[in-house]
Amino acid sequence: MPKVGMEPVRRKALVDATLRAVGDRGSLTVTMSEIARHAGVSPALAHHYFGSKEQLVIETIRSLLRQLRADAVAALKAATTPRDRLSAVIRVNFQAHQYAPETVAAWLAFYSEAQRSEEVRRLLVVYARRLNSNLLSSLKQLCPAGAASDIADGAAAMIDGLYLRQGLKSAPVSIESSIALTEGYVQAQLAAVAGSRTPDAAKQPPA
Amino acid sequence: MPKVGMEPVRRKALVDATLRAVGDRGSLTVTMSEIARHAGVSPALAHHYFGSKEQLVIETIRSLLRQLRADAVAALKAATTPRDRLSAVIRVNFQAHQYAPETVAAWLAFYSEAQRSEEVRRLLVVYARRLNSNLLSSLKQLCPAGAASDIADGAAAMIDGLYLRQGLKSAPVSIESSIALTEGYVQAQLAAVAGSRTPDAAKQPPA
DNA sequence: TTTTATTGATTGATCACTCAATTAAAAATA
DNA sequence: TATTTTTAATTGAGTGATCAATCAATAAAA
Repeated sequence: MPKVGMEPVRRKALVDATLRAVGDRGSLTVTMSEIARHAGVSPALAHHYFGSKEQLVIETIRSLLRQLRADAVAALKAATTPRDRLSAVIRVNFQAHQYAPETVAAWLAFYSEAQRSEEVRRLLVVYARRLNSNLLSSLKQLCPAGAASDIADGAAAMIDGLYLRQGLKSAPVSIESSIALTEGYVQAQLAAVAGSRTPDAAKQPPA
Repeated sequence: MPKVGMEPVRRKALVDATLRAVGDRGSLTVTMSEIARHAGVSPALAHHYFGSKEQLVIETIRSLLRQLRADAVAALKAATTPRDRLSAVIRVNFQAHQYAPETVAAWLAFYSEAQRSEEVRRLLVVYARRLNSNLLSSLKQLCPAGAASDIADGAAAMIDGLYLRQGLKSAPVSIESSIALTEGYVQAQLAAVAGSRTPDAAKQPPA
């Protein structure tokens, strides 16, 4: 059975299996055996390629982050105006595969793990900073820097909060509603800032 | 050593110890031994009074919820106008002991646990509903019901999101900033609603 | 004498992780 | 080409540690 060049295939399968398993159980208490079963290999092989469960989890988070970044880059490329880019950043976070219950559950578990693992915390901080930074770079072209910073903080918090509530599966806020709420926030904040200076500067969000 | 009437004392000590221990470790992987040590009793006694770790955790969440409700009731009693009550609801969630790093870490862990334990999920849903309901009852007196519902959803999400980010300890948003961001949100939303109907209805948030 | 509080010692289960052994492909050698 | 050697992939069968949960025993208050 040993076919050469299996390493990248197995690594990917195991990372995907980890995301699925953690998403299903909704917690990092999944066992290596369970993950390995999802990936169709023995637990020993998972250890062979990743050394430890913690490393496997970290690679899984890295993979999620890569995916999210790729999506963001693609979405930003399609947008032209700052206002469009702002909406694109918001939309990306609520894209179907990011907002799927298992993905949300996995994120939740990772946040909890961040309290114990410094490396996991670092990765989540990277995510948080990137979200802020993406929002901020567009906002700074739409309003003064001070206001832009506040609006970015608020929007980022709202996005994360909508994720959290999605994880509870009780207050079913749809993808569209989540986007609408976040858009409504930035829109009203921009209008408020513009209103206090040049009262006609408020623009409509792109349909 | 056996003094009669210890049960309520021990129960409280163990619940408090659980919150502290979970907050410290930032996860429910704390052992019963650790919790018991925090409470100054043997692990066996914790099992004696609570039967299982899960029950102890559930009682701990209930206790957090009771505390939060009591704070909310007290804050609402002091407020007179709907606008004041709205601000009071917001402020309560960021009160010092609710927003302390260990408390935030504990909430995080509970959210993660909600994916596995139906009972924990139910309790967190109670919290989420109560927050929405508290916001909504004030908002409905300040704007039309439809808008009020959206604003309540948005504010609740923002509050939860600010908690989440507090848990990462990297984007240190102070209590005051968190309150200001949430107030800024409801204020701008109310202004937007009012502006589209009676342009002078927007009010300042209470200082 | 009964009841309540309390614990040390133990048990049984669960896991992450290790390791020696196996298989077959690839590379080197004859 | 045929044969041997090396290397990569893979796993079954452990090992040791950790923990929740149990229970019988003890101590003192009622």
